[in-house]
Amino acid sequence: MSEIEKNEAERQARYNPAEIEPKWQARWDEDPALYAAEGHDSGKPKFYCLEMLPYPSGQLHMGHVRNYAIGDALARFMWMRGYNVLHPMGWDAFGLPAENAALKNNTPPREWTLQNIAAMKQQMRRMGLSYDWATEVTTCLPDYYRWNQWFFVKMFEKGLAYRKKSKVNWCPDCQTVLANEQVINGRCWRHEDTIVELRDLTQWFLRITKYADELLDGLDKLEGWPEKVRTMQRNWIGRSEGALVDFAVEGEVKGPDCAKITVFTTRVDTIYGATSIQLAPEHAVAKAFAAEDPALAEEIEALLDEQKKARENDDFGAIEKHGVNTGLFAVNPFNDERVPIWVGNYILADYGTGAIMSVPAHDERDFEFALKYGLSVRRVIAAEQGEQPELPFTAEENAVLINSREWDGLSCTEAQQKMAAFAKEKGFGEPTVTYRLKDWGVSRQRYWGTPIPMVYCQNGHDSPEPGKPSVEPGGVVALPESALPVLLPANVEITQEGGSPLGRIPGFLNTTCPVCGGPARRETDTMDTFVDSSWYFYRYTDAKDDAAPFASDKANYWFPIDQYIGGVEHAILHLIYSRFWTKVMRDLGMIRNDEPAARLFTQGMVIKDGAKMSKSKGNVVSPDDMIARYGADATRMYALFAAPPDRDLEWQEEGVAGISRFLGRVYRLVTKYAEVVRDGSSPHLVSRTEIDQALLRRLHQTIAKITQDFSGRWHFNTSIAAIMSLVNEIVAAEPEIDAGHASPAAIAEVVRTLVLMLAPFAPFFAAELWEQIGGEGVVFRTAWPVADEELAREDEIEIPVQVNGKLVNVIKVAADSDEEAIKAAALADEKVKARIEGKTVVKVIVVPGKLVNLVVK
RNA sequence: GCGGGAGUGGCGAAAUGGCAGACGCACUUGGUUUAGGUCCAAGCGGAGAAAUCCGUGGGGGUUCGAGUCCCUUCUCCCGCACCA
Repeated sequence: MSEIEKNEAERQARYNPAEIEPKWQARWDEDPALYAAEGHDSGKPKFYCLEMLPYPSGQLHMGHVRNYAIGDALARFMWMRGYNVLHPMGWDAFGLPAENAALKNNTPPREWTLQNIAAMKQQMRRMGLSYDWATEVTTCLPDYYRWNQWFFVKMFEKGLAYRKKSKVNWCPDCQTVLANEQVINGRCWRHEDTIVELRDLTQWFLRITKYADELLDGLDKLEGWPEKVRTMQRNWIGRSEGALVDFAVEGEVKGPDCAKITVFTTRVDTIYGATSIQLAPEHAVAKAFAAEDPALAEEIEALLDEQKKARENDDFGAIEKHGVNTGLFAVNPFNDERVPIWVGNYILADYGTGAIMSVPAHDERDFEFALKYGLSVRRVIAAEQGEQPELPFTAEENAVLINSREWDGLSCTEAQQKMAAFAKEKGFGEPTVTYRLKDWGVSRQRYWGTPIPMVYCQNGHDSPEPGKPSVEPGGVVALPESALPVLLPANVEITQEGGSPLGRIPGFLNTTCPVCGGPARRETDTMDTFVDSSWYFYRYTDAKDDAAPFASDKANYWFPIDQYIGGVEHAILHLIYSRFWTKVMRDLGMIRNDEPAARLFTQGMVIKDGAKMSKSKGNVVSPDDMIARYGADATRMYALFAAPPDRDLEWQEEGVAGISRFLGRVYRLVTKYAEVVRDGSSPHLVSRTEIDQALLRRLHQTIAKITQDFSGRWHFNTSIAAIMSLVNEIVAAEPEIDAGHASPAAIAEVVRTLVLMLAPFAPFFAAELWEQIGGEGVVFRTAWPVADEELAREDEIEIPVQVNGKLVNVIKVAADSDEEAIKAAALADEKVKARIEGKTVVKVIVVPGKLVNLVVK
């Protein structure tokens, strides 16, 4: 062979992802049916594999790469296992960044967003992800958001969407309202440094609280969800059973809301020990008192400031308790006792009723407060037996009431029920359940979102349907389906002015009432973008439907999602809203499932130098760079290899290089034997050589290992390690193989199966090699190999021998040796003999196939 | 404070109660090439010349046998938090 020929041969034998990957990408792009799901009648079991749809920022980051590498490996594996797989992708395309970009670059949000989508889609193709682009969903397009409007009207009709004036969270940077879920420690979820203000606005709300109990109880059944997510949702819903009790305010009544103070308590059994009332600084009664007493007003204002500051600094848990005595009294309805009314900086207006009864003897916080201000402490609960514990005594179990007149002797739990019922009977209270979960405020004073499909009829008119109330002038009228979609106007100037941008467009704002035809104004707020992502995965099942959000039979076939994969940062917002939406759709008769996803997987973060990648830390690794340097296959495979998918992953570029080297070795190996594989027409071996057996044994052990990893723990790091070990073994056997000691059929089976096993992890690579070895059809539609136990079995195994639990030697025995044979072999071993010499063997433990332990004295 | 997770080589990590450190990275030595982010071989927890001993955050326990189970304690990460 000439030098030139040799170099050419070497060049061809070398793995070159820059050549292979674009070639296959182009071929796949030409075949849109490649990753298409089949219908209900495919006769195959279905598998809905879903990764969370991204916001189209324009750039994939490593977190995306990891998320999609996991989902893609699973989808491809399930295809190879013969499932009918739905593996879609879409774009969470409405939202604030598009408006910010519009301000900055003077690009219309729509244009900016669609450009970003195109760029990211190209990146996804470049990564070789197996999405069915025919079912692509883009939430900012009318064919999607019209169904948001449709749902909104349905919810309005069901009383699940309603308007109310309320204090809402206002982010001065976003210039819009935030849902409670978007406020983190008093700050905007998008602007960590921006303190959220409270404003009084009339807003649209979705009645998620109607489903609070079902959302809570359903968590117990979501066994395929991480405990962490379930716990977070439980905390978020924050169900708390207790009672409301009215304390009459003594003396002159100063306002409509001031005749009584309603407290919420979970311990109504301790009410005889209440020695003060504590109000939140923003409580209506506190405000009324303050209105008549400037000095008091000032003190209350100071308390409120302390509270606000503490919440802003994420320090409310450690706030130093302060209070001010209003000098007024309220009356405990159980014993007619007068108790002083205080205002406390540690009482929150937005939980319960914003007022509590303070029972110092049986609540640590009240105890601390009472001690500080010299309020009296009265014990009303005693331990059932034994010594009386020191105050504050907060136990509910094995405790009984004392100093509580006719309630004395009752257990706490019993008293709680009976006393709440009594309060209700007497009309001064009732049992109640409080939730931390609030109704979902969905109005946004933004442009780039779904227009809320409501109008306000200027004139008012009678009800179109008998029995329903007439519409007052300015009243709300829902648009009929025929009037949908309400299109988001194009060419809207984005400014930093407050208020809804749509309100500044007369052509949008002014319309006619669909009922009376009179003049009307449109709602100019748009919907929270979490509406879009609450049901998008149903749309994938019927993405082109223009008569309904989706056809029920299609959704019922595919749902629930078999595996949902995404970041834990969506544990509350997206995952609670979409559970809510699912329940609403079920109650609308559209679907049968109660929950959207049977299994949820939350992958760990991708970190660099020990910290989450972020621009500010300057530790961002760009997927494009990695792909340019090492190829998409190596990049993806590293993301799966470096750590189990549920753990955080430290990105080390050297590791990607290592995977690239590994793929290079496999490439050389497979191409070297490609001809043997192509010619290896007979898969059945007549007789196996020793080397055949060794290779096939390791091969089938590897198949078993990977198959198990896919169905169980998803520890792809060990799957890939197993493939590496297999490859190492083949490389080590190369001299023997090349010396003719292996049969072509065995080589063919090993090489062919190796390529198949790499298909879920490195699809371009596998497709290329599959072609080179003459594989038929598409590699990731080829049946996944089945491990042959017989072939995988070892005939000789190594057994560690311990003496008193310490390793002494490793002996080789036939794999099918029985206990006696292993024991004899162990006792016959020279090293073992030396160790037990002069001692008595008290006990011999033989675990066949595992070890021998000799207990000696 | 409550809930969840994690502590194992220089690093990422592996180990149904059964040989701790598979696999990879980095590193060391040698070799082939030498245009090399190439390839190959050997080594790589600590102590020791070796036999051997020690070693999975600390302390106890269960067991023939514990990284793994139980108790206790410390540290780190994540979520929730005077929620009445």
